[in-house]
Amino acid sequence: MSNAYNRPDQLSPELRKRVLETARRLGYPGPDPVARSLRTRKAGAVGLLLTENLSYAFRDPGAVGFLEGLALACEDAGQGLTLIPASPEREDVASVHRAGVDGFVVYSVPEDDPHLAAVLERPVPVVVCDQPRLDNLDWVGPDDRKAIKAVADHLIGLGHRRIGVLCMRLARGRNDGPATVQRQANASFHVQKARLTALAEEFSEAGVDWTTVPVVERFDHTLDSGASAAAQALEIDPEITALVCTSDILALGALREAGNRGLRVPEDLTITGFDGIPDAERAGLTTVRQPWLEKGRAAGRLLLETAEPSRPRHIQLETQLITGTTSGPPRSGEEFWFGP
Amino acid sequence: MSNAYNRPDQLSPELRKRVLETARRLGYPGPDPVARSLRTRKAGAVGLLLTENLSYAFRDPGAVGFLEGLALACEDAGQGLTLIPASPEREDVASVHRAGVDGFVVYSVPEDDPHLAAVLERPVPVVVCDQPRLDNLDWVGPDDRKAIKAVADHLIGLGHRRIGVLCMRLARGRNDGPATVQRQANASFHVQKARLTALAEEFSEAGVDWTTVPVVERFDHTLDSGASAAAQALEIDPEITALVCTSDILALGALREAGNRGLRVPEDLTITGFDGIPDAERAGLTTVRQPWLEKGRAAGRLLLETAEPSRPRHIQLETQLITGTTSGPPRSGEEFWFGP
DNA sequence: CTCGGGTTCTGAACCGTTACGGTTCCTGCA
DNA sequence: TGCAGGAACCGTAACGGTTCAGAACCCGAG
Repeated sequence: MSNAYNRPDQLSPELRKRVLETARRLGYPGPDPVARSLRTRKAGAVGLLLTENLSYAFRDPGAVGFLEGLALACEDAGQGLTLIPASPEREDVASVHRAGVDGFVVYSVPEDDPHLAAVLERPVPVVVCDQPRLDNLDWVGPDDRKAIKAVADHLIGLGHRRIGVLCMRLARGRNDGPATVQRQANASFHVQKARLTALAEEFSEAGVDWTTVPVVERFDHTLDSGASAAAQALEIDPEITALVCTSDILALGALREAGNRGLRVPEDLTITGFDGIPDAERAGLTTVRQPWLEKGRAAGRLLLETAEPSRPRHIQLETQLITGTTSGPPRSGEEFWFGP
Repeated sequence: MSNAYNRPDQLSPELRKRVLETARRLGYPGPDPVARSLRTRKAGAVGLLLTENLSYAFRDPGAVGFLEGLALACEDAGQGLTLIPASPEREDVASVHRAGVDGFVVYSVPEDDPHLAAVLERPVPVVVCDQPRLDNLDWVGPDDRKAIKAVADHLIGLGHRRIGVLCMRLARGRNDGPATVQRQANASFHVQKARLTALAEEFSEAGVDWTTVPVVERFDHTLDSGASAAAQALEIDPEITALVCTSDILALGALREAGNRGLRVPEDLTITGFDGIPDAERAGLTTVRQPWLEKGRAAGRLLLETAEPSRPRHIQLETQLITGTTSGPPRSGEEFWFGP
């Protein structure tokens, strides 16, 4: 029976035809995929666990690029891609347990998320992405520290010493406002944390007291959030000459807010982003481009290529500082304080 | 055993603790999801079959919105969402057979796609979306004919009688160029076909000989495609006063091309789109807005709500003509021919 | 002491497939 | 005619969980 469907070479065409014929007559719908999976121990699909908020994954252009890359890798291998329902409110870890998949890609999930713990309990390979490396797990990501340091060096080189920072959510709890140094240090979203600490290091080295730098956090990742965060940062310290944003979306929002306030960019205010999404490049934003599609593709390939579980593999992606038209030297009034 | 994990109330806490303890000691990773699925006849996931080209689904803002809505519906129901790998080149119908899912959402798949046939063979519920209604299948979609007729009426009302049309691929084979009336009639992508035939009807009624209307087809769905298609249409008939595009992406490309040629929109050339993607609204494009997210959500809900298989359900979505700044009366030279 | 009723626990059947080994049958060759 | 060898076919045992029937046990009432 099984052979008739799956191994036509194992039996005569005549018998095969007869089997299929009667099968159809009996209303047999073909081999059951689940039973097959049980027997062969292959589900034929990869699970994707992603950030708490599912909508984020589809609204953020970077995340969509990642998803596309991952989907392409799966398609190439003839594997399905299953989005695991992991809503943040009801901590429905069961969904992870129920998922019939051969492995997981975990994308930008906070370290303390119970779903992540549930994934790690499953006896299947796991690749983490845009997260801290975990013991014995394959990893894909950019060098966030190095990338944001390129931005910092660029700004420091231009002469900026008084800056503000706009960042995305740092922990699962909502906090729309300034983030204390304490909160920065305890951030559970690794990417944001890495970018902030690297910024702090670099500007501290350049003589800036990081505790005086306003770091404004936003829970939602939208243009509006960026705009209001920019307003808040400028309110806290109107002397700011540069706004460093940890994402392009926030930066584009900040750009809009600057426009509304009649601030010229970059003459009055320098604004930088991070991610390299199409809209940012179109707006001429100074930002860091990262290969989103490649990131997804790499994660998928890593998971699908059979690995020796002994040595976890790390794929570090190249990033590139794009110097746009939104960064320039600080306005002259400020420059005076640091100039000759 | 099963009870220990799934029905804590069915056995004493003491025994339960003991069972879990020894299970852990033996390295038992918890109930196997596939075996559970086999027994319970529930996979806990929904399959999504979409247009040949997977990248399209992630690059088209409308499709991403649809995907988001569908994913949200699945998440609400605690169901996974599995993207079926259906690459167009290798006709890998096996992927449909192998997918462990409780049902399928089929989105904008050409009628003659073998994957669609394979889905219909599976004994699970199916919802089709942005496709022709199929016998006994739930259906979700806008009223494409009515929606595009609103555009046509708008243009006819403004006085346009000499138009060009830009459309997406009509069939699986590549054809970058004018589409004959024959090809329009045989189109296997339902949405495109519906829009074209409705346009033809409406303009014919207004006295336009449809066979003289240049309809330019593009295989890829990008701004560049839109631009080059616009160029081609204007070359075929330079007297055109309006370009009707069956998608916003094409329209935005046409807008760019018009700019490059020094044509003022709408004074020299009217351009309309279809879909209502954010970029289009930002550009002030005259277009038809359709509720992408709701479409996905409706499809998901339809599939997940248990239906009586006797009566297929149809959900028709509302669309809305958005009159932007890219449509106006035809340029006066032309108007002369139809004016008083 | 026995019986009935309720709770806790055990064991076996079943879900539908694939892998594998065994059996039959046929062909070719000595 | 006998036999080896291979192709074609068939039967059966897992795979790992859920479910359900019934065994075992406990307790209080008659």
